[in-house]
Order: sequence, then C-alpha cells, then structure tokens
Amino acid sequence: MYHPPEMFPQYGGSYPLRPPPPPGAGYPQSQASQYEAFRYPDLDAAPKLDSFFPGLEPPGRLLPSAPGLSYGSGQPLPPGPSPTTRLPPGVRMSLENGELWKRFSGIGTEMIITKAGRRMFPQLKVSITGLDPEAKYLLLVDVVPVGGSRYKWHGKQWEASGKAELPPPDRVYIHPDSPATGAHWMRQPVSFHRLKLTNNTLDPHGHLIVHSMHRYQPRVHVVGAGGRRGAGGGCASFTFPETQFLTVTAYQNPQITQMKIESNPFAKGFRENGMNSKREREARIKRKMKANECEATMGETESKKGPCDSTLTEETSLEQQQPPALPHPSCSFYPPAGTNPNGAEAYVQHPAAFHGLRGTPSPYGSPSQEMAAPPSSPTTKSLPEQSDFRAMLPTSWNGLDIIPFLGGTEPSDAATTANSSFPPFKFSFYPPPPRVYGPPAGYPASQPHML
DNA sequence: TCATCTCGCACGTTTGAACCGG
DNA sequence: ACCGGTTCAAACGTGCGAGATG
Repeated sequence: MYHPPEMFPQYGGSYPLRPPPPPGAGYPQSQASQYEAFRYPDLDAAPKLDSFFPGLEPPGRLLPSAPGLSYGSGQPLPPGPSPTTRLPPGVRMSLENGELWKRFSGIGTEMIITKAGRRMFPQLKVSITGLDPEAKYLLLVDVVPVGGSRYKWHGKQWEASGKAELPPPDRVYIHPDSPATGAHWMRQPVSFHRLKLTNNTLDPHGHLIVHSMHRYQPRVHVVGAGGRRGAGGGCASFTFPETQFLTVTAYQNPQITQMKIESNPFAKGFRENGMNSKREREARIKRKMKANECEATMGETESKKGPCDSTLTEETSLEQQQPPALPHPSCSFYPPAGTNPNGAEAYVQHPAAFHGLRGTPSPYGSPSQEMAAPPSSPTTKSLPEQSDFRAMLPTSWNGLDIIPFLGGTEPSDAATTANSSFPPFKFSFYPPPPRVYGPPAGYPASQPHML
C-alpha cells in the first residue's frame, strides 16, 4: 500500500484510523458491526441510508473465501437471508465476458495495482434485464475484501499468509452514464472499463483503493434514482464469483501474465511477434550495448557515421519519430481524459477520506495538498449537467458529499466549481447498512449471487 | 537475503482535434 | 454553416526490468 511515510511518521506502517481487526483469521461477521462502528464514527450516516440502500453492504466488510479458486483454502459462501431489494423482482444481471473471467479465475486472477491507478482486465461487463425502462438508475461498483488473509505466491499457487491489513478507505465507482433510464442500461451491455484500482490511500482520482496481495470481490449495484417508481426506488447488488481477484504490484503467476498478454489488446506489443516481445527486447538491449561500446571508442560525431550506424538505425529512427513527450500547449496541469459527452463521471467516497474537504480532517492526507485547484480544463463538463445529476439523486441522500468527477476533471476542480456555483453536493451513500443477502428463491445456482 | 514496490521504458491502442470535400 | 470521412499526434494502457525499500 502506498503510504508516504513523510506524511505519517507517527503511524509507522499502518493506519490508525480504525482499531485493529478482531483476532483470528478474518473478521467474523458477528463482530462486524462492532468493527464498522469505528469507521469514521463522527460521520456515520448509516441511519439516514437505511431506507435507501437496504441491500448494500459496506465495502469494508469482508466476504468469506469462496471455494474452487486457486487461492488456497477458503470457506464457502454462507446462504443469506432472502433479498429485500425494492427494485423490481425480475431484475437480473449477467456477466458478459464470463468465459474470459472463468479462464482467469481458473488459475487465479491477478490484478496489477499502481499508485496512479490501473484498469482491471478482464473488465467488468454486465447485461441487465428487468429494469423499469422509464425509471432512472445508477450503476455502481465496489470491491470487498474476501477472507481475512493476506496472500503469498508460493511458486505454484497462492496461499494465505498472515492476517489481512485493515480495509482501505471505502470507495464506489459510479458508471459514467449514471443516472440513466432502465432502457439505457438494458439497451446494451454495460462496461466498467474505466474503473481503476490503486494502492494509493491518498489517491485523488476516485479510483478504488485496495491493498496489494489481498483478495477482492467486485460487486455491481443497481440503485434506483427516481422515476415512475419514485425517488430512490431501491437497489440490488450482484456479485459474480468468477470475478474475484488478487491484487499485486507485479504479476506472480506467469500463466496470468501470458493470458493477459494474449487477451488484452493493450498488451499486444508483448506478444511473441510484437516489437516488445522478449526476443525483440533482448535484441534491442544488445543493439544498445553495442552502440554504447561504439560511442565509448569514438567521438560523438564519429559514432553517427561510423561502422556501428547500422546497428542503431532502428533505434534512432524510432526516437526521431517519437520525440520526448512534451505537454500539449492546450494541456492543463490535469490533462483532460477521454470523456463521455453525455454522462457524468463521478465517484463517491466517505468525506473523511477527502482530507477535511468539507468535513472532519482525516489522517489520510492534508487538505492543502488535496484541494489545490488545478486550472480548469477546456473539456470540463458544463455545470448544468452536474446540476441535472444532482437533481436525479434522492433527497434522502443527505449527510455525505459526492464529489462530481466530470469528464476527466479532477475531483478537486469539480468540488471547487460546485462550491462556487452550487450548494454542496450531498450524496448520502456511505456507509450503507451492513446486510448480506443470499440469492432469491428459485434463483439458479449458476447465476451470480444476489447480495 | 528476500519479498515487495516504484519508476521509467517502449510499444500498441484509443481518442479527439484539425483538415478536407460535398 | 453544417456534416461526414480521413489523418495524425497526443494521451493512455500495457508488461517488463532495474533499482529501491523494508
């Protein structure tokens, strides 16, 4: 976990925000509520949310280990009580790229996490049916720790190795199209490809924060945001056991590396015939070493026309084609990312994790550092859209801040904008009441679990 | 010494601005 | 002025490997 020691010298290597987890393997569910009480006790908004998120479980809560995956020992998911979701009972969700996920989970999916945030591959891609076409919904994703262990790669498989670290700050990724009508969500598969994972607890980009060498289960939540069935028309949560993954900062299982290279188009360059394949990389290194030898034995100008030129041809021509990357003149300090012109991109997290943005100061960082407002980006989404987004949210979502993260605009920027033109953007989402729901009656065993 | 993490690199893909013609 | 298609450069997403860290 990235944790700048200069900012937390008094804390050593762990976070004092919450008390140590209960002793023993994992965090027993029986003690969960007691444990949850220590999450931001000054800002506990659970009572306000009870009516709105009856089915959402706090991200910080642990799921027991699931069987059948290559992550060492575990225990089966316990059957839960019947779901009490208030969404239409026929709401179903299926994993679009389930086959790919199963291929990965068969050998133990690993997800790279970085300070800057790394996308998931495979990505979460789901299809939804049974929504009210005219009602508005938000689609959210979070990840929950599985089991209570830290894991270690033992050459052939993952094995539990010690107790899990304290859960990182809870965050939820909101699909950029949210809120949208049921018809919109059902029209085509919904992809969460923009979702990123990070191990940086100070992350200002709204990525989901996780610990390295831990196991997580993504969850997809459908939250009613108004419409024919009324504001805050309930919620439903879905998990797909095959999407469990282990977080790493570098791949441990070479099989996973190979599968990612084969399946991920962004890693095409590392395929056998690619210019970045092992063979090509080694050849490049040899050429470079040879070139250095040449430079060492002759003057700089000499080397350019000397006998070693032929070995440099490819490298020099490539470098000429790709000069050192300089910021584009129109590029602000925070370069605008690809945007969805029709939707708001937002993230939600507990206010305390925003370092005293509008609430209690948090040990996770200093307000000044987090709130330095960058120059506004020319592609910043217009304010009326933010306003529309807020209008969609139920009035009962009070007490917590939602930081609008629009079209690649940094959250601090958006927050500043919101402060200047709009009343604080409240989003009473965290923490939802701690409940676990099992599959509805008659739900096929092969279907994803409905929490 | 070892396991883990961070960073820079090179490559391929994606994205959006600029340009052009109808 | 508008629209649709094309081109191109920058931004972004990858895994790798060296070096740092605890």
